[in-house]
Amino acid sequence: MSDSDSYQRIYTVVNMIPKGRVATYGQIAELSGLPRQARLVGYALNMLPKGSRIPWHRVINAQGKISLRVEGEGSDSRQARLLKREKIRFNQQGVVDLKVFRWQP
DNA sequence: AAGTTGACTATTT
DNA sequence: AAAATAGCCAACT
Repeated sequence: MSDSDSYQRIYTVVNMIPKGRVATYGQIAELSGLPRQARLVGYALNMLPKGSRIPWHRVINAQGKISLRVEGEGSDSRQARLLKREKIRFNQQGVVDLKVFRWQP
């Protein structure tokens, strides 16, 4: 298999995340057959085109926080808005409760 | 071609 | 609890 197949698998797995749920990079990596390669997942999402239908916003880090740096505002990011739209709740620290919202296949 | 960087995570200070 | 360390690998310089 070629290297780009791994990326394709990552996209497929991300696409499977149900609405209202989130997954961590490590989780996606493992489900994609790439254990221990969470960074590649982030990297794959980073190269994603703007109009992509991949729900990249449902992927967050293992701490339940958003990995992208703030886009200019001090208290909100694009991803946070999208997640709120999906009924995902943040706690006071801006952290998602993974025990509740983590996607469990 | 070799070194740096980054949408990560688990472990150790 | 927060910060540093180590492991991982593709893209970029």
